[in-house]
Parts: sequence; C-alpha cells; structure tokens
Amino acid sequence: MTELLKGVLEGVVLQVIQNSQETYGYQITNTLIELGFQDIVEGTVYTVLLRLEKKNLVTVEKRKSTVGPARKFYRLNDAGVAYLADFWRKWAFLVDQLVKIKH
Amino acid sequence: MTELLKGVLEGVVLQVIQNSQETYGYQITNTLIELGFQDIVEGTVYTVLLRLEKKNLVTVEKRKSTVGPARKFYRLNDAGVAYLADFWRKWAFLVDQLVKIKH
DNA sequence: AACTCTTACCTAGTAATACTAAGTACTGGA
DNA sequence: TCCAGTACTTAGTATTACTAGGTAAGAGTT
Repeated sequence: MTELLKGVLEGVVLQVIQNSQETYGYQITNTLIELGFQDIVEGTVYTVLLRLEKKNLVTVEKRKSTVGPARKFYRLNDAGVAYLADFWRKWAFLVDQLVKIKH
Repeated sequence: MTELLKGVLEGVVLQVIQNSQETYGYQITNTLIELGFQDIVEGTVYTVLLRLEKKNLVTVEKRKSTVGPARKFYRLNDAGVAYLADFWRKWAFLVDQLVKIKH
C-alpha cells in the first residue's frame, strides 16, 4: 500500500487542508487515519507539510494552543490551489489509463 | 506524473503481460506508450521486469527473433496472478479513499 | 513537586522506485 | 559499409514514505 501512496500523499494533504480552510499537522494526521489511511504515521505527514512549505504551496501561521504546544496552521495559497487542481487532473488521467489497461 | 506512477507501474506491467498471455519488454514499452503513458522510457520498463523476475512473479523464456536480438518472453505465474489481483484491490481501495477526500 | 497522558512538532537514516543516460548487440536494407 | 529499427542492460540520481526515535507544552493525578 505504501508504495501506491507515493506522489498521492502530497495531493491528499493539500486537499485535506483545503477542505478545512485551515488546519495543522496533528489534526491532518488524525483526519487521514479516520478517512481510512490507517497506517499513516505522524512523521510522514510532517515531512509532507515541510515539503509543501518549501515548495511555497501553503502559508503557515504558528499560534498558541491551550491544550499543548503551539500549532502550525496551514492554508493553501494561490499556487497551492493551482497545484491541487493539477494533481486531480493527473490523478484522473492515471485512473483512466488504468481502467483502459485492465480491460 | 512520474511520482504518481510509483508503485502503479509494477501492477500495470503485470496486467499488460497478462493481457497478452506472453510478451517481451520492447513490446510492453510500446503498448504502454500507445495506451497513453507517453513518457515511459525503455529503461524503466526493463527495471520493472527485472524486479518482477526477482520477486518470482513471472516466468521468463528467451527466444530468438528474425528481426533483431533475442527476446525475453514473460508470463505470469501463480504468484504473479495473485499479486496482480492484490494490486487491483489496493488500487480500488486507494481510489475510494481519494474520492472520499475530494468531497 | 513529580508523574503521566495527550497534544504537537521535528529529524536522521533507510528502502523502494522511476528516470537519466548511457552502452551492447542482432538483423536487414540502402 | 553504414544506418535504422529492434531488443536488452545497468550505473547513478532524485523523490518520497517509513522507521524510530527525540523534544516540548499543558493538564490532571498522586
């Protein structure tokens, strides 16, 4: 399963961020687990987030929390929205190809 | 696109082999290109084939050709068939997850 | 105060995999 | 003879997800 995730996880995390307008790593991890990615580990999500930050697809804002350490809140910026749209286009294309091959 | 292929390509190649009962690397590459994987390069397919061989998912038979060097013909063995079925299960699962996340 | 649990983030190292960019070799035709 | 098409191989690299830790803040318990 893990190899199938390659390249997908980035788009998935971007989509999760977009779905909630604004969210942070710990919450994203839990969301993914709830959605069925049982094996996703915190560390993996954080490396994706750092990558998205480095690629300038998200904005980051650190804010204190009353129940633990400060949270880093992520939002998509314009480049992130475009990147996500492109991800879904590529994904749809891939799904199409695989359907063709299967038959 | 290339990152999205990770993990998928192995299943795709297995399926292409199964579709034609028996085939060889050069032909698989051309089939994939025809099917829309424009950017697939020979070298990539051959490394996948060697991997499938190493994992014991295929049988190999070298036979002479009248139009060039000898061809290595691949067939799925039982393990290959099972592996391919498992690939499609995982793929279906992933597609489901992504549909959920998108909405 | 010391402890534990939950929350929250970070990172060094590793494995898997696809691509780059070559190279080798066989056959047939110009 | 040279070239184009056929056919396979491989060393090196980049990307990416996981392993397996570690750090730290707050709240409640003892």
